[in-house]
Amino acid sequence: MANNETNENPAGRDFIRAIVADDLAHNRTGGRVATRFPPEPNGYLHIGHAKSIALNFGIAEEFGGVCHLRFDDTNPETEDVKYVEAMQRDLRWLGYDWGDHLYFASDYFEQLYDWAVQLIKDGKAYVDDLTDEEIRAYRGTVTEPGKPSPYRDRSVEENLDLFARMRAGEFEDGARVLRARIDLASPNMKMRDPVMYRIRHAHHYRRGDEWCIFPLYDWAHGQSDAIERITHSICTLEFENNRELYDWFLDALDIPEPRPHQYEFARLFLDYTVMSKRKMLQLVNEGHVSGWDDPRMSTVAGMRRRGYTPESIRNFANGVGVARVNSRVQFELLEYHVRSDLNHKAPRVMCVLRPLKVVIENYPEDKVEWLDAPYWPHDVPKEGSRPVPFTREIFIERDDFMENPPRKFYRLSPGKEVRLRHAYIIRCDEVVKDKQGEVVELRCSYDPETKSGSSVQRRVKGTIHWVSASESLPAEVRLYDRLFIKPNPDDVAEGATFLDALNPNSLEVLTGSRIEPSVASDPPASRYQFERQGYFIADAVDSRPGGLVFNRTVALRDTWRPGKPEPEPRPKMKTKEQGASAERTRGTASDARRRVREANPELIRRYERYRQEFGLSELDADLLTGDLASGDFFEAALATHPAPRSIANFMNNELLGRLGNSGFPALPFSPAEFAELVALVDEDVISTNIAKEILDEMVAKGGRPGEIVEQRGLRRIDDSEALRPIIDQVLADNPDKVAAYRGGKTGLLGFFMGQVMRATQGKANPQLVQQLLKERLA
RNA sequence: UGGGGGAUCGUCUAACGGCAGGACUGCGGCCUUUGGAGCCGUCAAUCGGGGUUCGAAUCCCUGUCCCCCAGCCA
Repeated sequence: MANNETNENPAGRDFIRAIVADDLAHNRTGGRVATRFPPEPNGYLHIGHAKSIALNFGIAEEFGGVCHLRFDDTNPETEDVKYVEAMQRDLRWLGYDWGDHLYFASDYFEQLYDWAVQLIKDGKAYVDDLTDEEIRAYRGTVTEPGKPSPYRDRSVEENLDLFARMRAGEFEDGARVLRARIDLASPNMKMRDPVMYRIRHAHHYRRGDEWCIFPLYDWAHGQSDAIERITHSICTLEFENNRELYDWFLDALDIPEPRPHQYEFARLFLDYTVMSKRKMLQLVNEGHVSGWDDPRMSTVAGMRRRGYTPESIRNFANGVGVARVNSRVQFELLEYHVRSDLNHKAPRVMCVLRPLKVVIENYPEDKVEWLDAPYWPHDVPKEGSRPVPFTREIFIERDDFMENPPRKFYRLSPGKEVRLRHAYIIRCDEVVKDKQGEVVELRCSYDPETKSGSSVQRRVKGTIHWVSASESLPAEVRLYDRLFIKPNPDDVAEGATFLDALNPNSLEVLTGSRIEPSVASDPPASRYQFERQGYFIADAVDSRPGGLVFNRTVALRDTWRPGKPEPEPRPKMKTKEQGASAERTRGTASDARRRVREANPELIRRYERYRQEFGLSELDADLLTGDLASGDFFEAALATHPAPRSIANFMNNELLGRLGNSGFPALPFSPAEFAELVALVDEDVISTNIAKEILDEMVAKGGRPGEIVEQRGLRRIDDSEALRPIIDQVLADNPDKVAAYRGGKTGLLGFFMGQVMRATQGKANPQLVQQLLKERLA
């Protein structure tokens, strides 16, 4: 289900799709869905982008909408057309199509400028002469409000004049900026008069020298969305604070609904990789990797060169899940998707990475036997085979021979037999060593009766791959491992950087490998499985006929672990035990209530009275006396239904959570009506669950509980005779569950309860139902 | 310390207030001319403490921890 591009119900996949489906159902977007993928062309696309791409393009496709590709190119100093081209190439390779919807924020500069002028005229933007340091200082800190710039109250005329001259190029870089006039004291730093335009006398890769003022992200992005009539502007969590500003600009420009709305999700982090373009650029520039397309890079270009397929990346991106929790995905999940896609795409061939010579002494000297070897294993439903030459001298993998093998070593060792894949069973008769005592050659004999596919049923436990010594081709093989040694490369000691976490062994180059000759004339970038080794791809840049070079895409899963019986204990690193340590005084809600109460004798009086006279718990009394409004509502309700503990209970546990920002006074019903609802529960007229349902309705549109009960027939069902047939029906419908319950799975009682309650629309007396259920199930 | 978010198996992610499920990983078995694949099985979680409710991962209170915001980057 997770890795499934052909979804069943998109709305159920994640919270963003649920929002889109809901917006469509309520016609909030005029029936349209338009998303966008908005990269800044200052680097290469990476696996993190892939998640966003899959989300935005996926939503568009699933809901019959469109997804725009928009280059967010508002910063001339870092952007380049080469990145624009690379990004489009990578996007297409991944299999995404934006049709005609290719856009550039830099195409909107005129409109953005006109809108800025409009804001100035409305008194909502001004030119500021402060330096960047001064602006920073004036902005305040997260705990202290900022203060207005001395230029904040310039006249509209002066602002207009200055802004026009900014555009005309009269001022130096950084001399002036245009800022939105919002609120220097806002608790949201993003709202403290954000900068909209800066002066940069820089060459823009698309607009040339036409502009010397450039809009900043917050000013450009939402407005670009509005211009393109984007319905759902999906970005990552770190832009949460920007949403208020996003909406402020749209409001200030009077852009009516349906208009774009921003939603945030958690960006992807992958173990053993870095995900920032800045850090990737550093890896490239400082030569830690060979380029943006180094197969160790988690760029799309790197993964392509590594041999990953577009499908595997898409499946992974769709499989990681979209939520609002910061998370870090394990590398194994990516590798799983790569292997599972390649399994049925990569033909099997044999390549010996680290050769060891084997002479088959009872095989004729000059004979070359061409064996027919299927490209696909029995469980991949594909046809095709190639001829593989068998000769007296062959190479096998050094790892496949051990002079003193441990138990369960199903390969070759002195006196032991092994099957050569697609060929014969051989026995190791003699081990030849050099002066240093290193094994340099094996003398073996083969059993001519055991040719692969023949009817002879002699079986040996192990099968190894091999190539002919004389007929095989030399090859260079590059083995890649993770680029970093730490799951989170940024998690390094004080003073260290992610570069200190670089894996010195992330690349191993094997120059003496030998591969079977069938691959000689395959097209560039062909993928294979080298049997028993892994998936490989002919390197698109360096491999050529006569000079074959292969990159290891991913190794095969290997469950054989010699001499390692104990799996590593799993790290248990939850901070279960949180010290009940320091009693810091923080601005918590309970403190706030206490402070308010202590400053108001009336509230103290109430608190005491609620405790003494009404017998309320400390908690209930506290909650009702943190302000005047709560107690007022409480006491007014008491006048109708003098049951303080019930009222307090329902107020604190049910009403509180349903209260909007404006509190009790804004409720569309009176304390008396609320009291009436509580009384209905106390008098056993309705069940508590029904009361909550009614409360939902009252909060939404007011109404008298008594009338709602009668109109909708919500009285509690206390009649056993009425309940019994319903219970019996539920039990009859679920014989397996009944058996399981009787077998000891008593947790199922909740299931039966739920079924019965649903069948009665929540009206049944739950205690009664439970009692009857237990009787029936006994 | 202000504001905005968040916390479910080792990891990622589900669950109208009603059986805590799935995937990856691990472990075990079956199968196998790849120690691959496949199949079967299995270990494994609701951050802590109170409360409401017949019933709480979910609602209320409270504590703890984590992330984001003080670029003229995006």
